[in-house]
Amino acid sequence: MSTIKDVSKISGLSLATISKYLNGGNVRDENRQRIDEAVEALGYRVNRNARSLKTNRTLTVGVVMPTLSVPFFGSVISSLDQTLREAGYTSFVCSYDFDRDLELEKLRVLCNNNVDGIVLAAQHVSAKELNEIRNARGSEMPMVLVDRTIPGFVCDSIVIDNLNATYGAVEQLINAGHRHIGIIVGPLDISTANERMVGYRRALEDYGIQIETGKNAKSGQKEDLIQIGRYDFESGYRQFNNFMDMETPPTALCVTNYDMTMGAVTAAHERNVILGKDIGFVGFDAVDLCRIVSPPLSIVEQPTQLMGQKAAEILLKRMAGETLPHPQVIRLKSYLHNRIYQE
Amino acid sequence: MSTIKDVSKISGLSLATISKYLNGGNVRDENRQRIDEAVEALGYRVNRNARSLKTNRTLTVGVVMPTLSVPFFGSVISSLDQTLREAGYTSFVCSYDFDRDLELEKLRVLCNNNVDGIVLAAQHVSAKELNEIRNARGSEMPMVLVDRTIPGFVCDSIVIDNLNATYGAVEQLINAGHRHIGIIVGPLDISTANERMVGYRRALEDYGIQIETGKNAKSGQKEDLIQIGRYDFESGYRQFNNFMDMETPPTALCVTNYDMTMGAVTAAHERNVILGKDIGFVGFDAVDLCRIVSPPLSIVEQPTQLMGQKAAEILLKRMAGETLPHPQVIRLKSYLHNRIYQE
DNA sequence: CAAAGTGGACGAAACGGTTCGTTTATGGAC
DNA sequence: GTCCATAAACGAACCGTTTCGTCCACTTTG
Repeated sequence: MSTIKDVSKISGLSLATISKYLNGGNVRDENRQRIDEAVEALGYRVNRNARSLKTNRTLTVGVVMPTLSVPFFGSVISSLDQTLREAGYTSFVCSYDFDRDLELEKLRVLCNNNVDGIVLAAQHVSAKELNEIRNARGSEMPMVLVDRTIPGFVCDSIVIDNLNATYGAVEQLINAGHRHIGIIVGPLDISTANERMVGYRRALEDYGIQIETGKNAKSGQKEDLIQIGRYDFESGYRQFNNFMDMETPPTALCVTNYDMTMGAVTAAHERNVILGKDIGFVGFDAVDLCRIVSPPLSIVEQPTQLMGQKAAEILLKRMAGETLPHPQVIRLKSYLHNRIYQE
Repeated sequence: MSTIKDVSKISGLSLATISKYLNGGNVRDENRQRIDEAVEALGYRVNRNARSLKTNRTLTVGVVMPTLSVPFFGSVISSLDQTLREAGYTSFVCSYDFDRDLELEKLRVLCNNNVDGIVLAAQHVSAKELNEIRNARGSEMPMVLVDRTIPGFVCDSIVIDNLNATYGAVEQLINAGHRHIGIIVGPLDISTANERMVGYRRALEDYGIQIETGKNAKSGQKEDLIQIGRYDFESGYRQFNNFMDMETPPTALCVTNYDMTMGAVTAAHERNVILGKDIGFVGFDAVDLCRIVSPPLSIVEQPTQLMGQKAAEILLKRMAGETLPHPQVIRLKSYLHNRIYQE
């Protein structure tokens, strides 16, 4: 592999001059040509490790996500990457597959690999650990949280107005006449899950509806109209069935992420429950899905593109050294595709 | 940020000794303790750039995919990452979003960032360009193609037996009595699309069925029973409608990837065509989906996990310097979920 | 007890760039 | 032709590691 020294030898110019030119500096026309020729002849490419060692910059950002198998994150990543790329940065993506240890490991590895910034959809990691990671290098590593935040961790974040998202969804169900409404939320240690639950609660409160508890017809044990799943397909599937097995099942249901919506829709299908007709329904994220099933479903759509873009923009500012008043929290609005069932 | 020199100063040992210990070498018990203490006290972490500069290794592999928004690739990546991680490597994922320029750029950036190996699902890039990229550094960069191959590019590859996948799918439709069978394939410059088309052709041949051409009822122009889409939702949606608008529409349909299957299912739904009943149908990849719709769909499932794992295994061997007889091509079998419609 | 053998510690030279401070070349003004 | 201002080229130090060859201290052996 040829180095800048080879270029120097062939062109007859000093290292410093070559380096300067390669980094956008001015050289005489004649020399520019000689360098270009030498670079071409050798197939020279700068060694980014060497450069980074000296400059402490890599023009690289790390993106850490809980999974790469759902369109939601794929879409966020796509726009994130685009915005960063336009500014000259490359993004490297890792998934921690919902695993706690992996989440920490990926973050550490990224820091060690000297990325210039990190975008993180956090789940298990604690504020303490994050602070540690953020300050592992001398200076504070620029970091932006997306979608999910960590309580106590002060950091720029781009999130959805989850509270109002479920508030709106539940409100719609109430307006359609429902009074006995169930919700399937995610693990409450994930900020989005918690906020979505609060939105549900508040809507019922505001409309003076008590959150009732039902009783499981099979097991006989009391069960809440708030069911906690794990944000995966099986949770949606199982909890939907739980609801239907209650003594007095809810007349409407709100399901609060992509996979669980898929699971609930599947379960409904298998039980011959027609969503939107036999039972009121609002799902999350599965925008494609709601075109497929009949009648079409009401769905909360999150502005994934915007999320990625905003995250990138803030991160770019931080990496450029701008000192914004610290915790920049951007709360984006979701959009409720409201489809009312009619015979 | 503290360096190995600081550790040396505090512990009173030489750089060489510290480095040796940190890389698994033997030191006296007493010294091991002193180093551990110093490392702990300083919060020292090795600088991977410096290390890589010296060793020419990064323990890192680059993964380049056409998109991160479909479960198929997400699943491949997940198992890929796991296998690599167990061997001490970290994987960084990029998507080129189906874009030609981006595909090249991502590959180049990865090479420049000195990854130790590359896993690529290739689309637009040519054999010539790939060879150039692979040899841009002194030695040949270990590389494994997954899912898609490039004609003329000699390289280890993990692919699906696409030909037999569609062959089997079409065969099933024939056995169910269909003789007028359509197929929606992807862009023919993608190897999988081409192979899947050939499988379709061969099945018809083997059963002595001529590939007929229909005529579009609206436009009046002749149209083939082989429709070429772009592997996206809209293609599936549009081409399905094209088929239905033909003078004599096919009585059965094979749709050859995830997004197009989603599109076709959606279109069918909107036209009130019941797949499996009104028209024979085999889709691809959308395993979740086939549980949701009614009647359940026949679907070709690809062994994504195995694909990722095999790719990782071969890449690991290459990175370890093993010289296998060159083009290792592993062709995995897909699985046909065969669901026959009955009243 | 001397010689040989052994395991660990050490110095110093890389790896491939960037950059600071300095020297050299260019060219315009007088 | 001399002087000075400015622009470009240069040398050398440095970034944080690894590693090779050498050296030292301690055991073992005859």
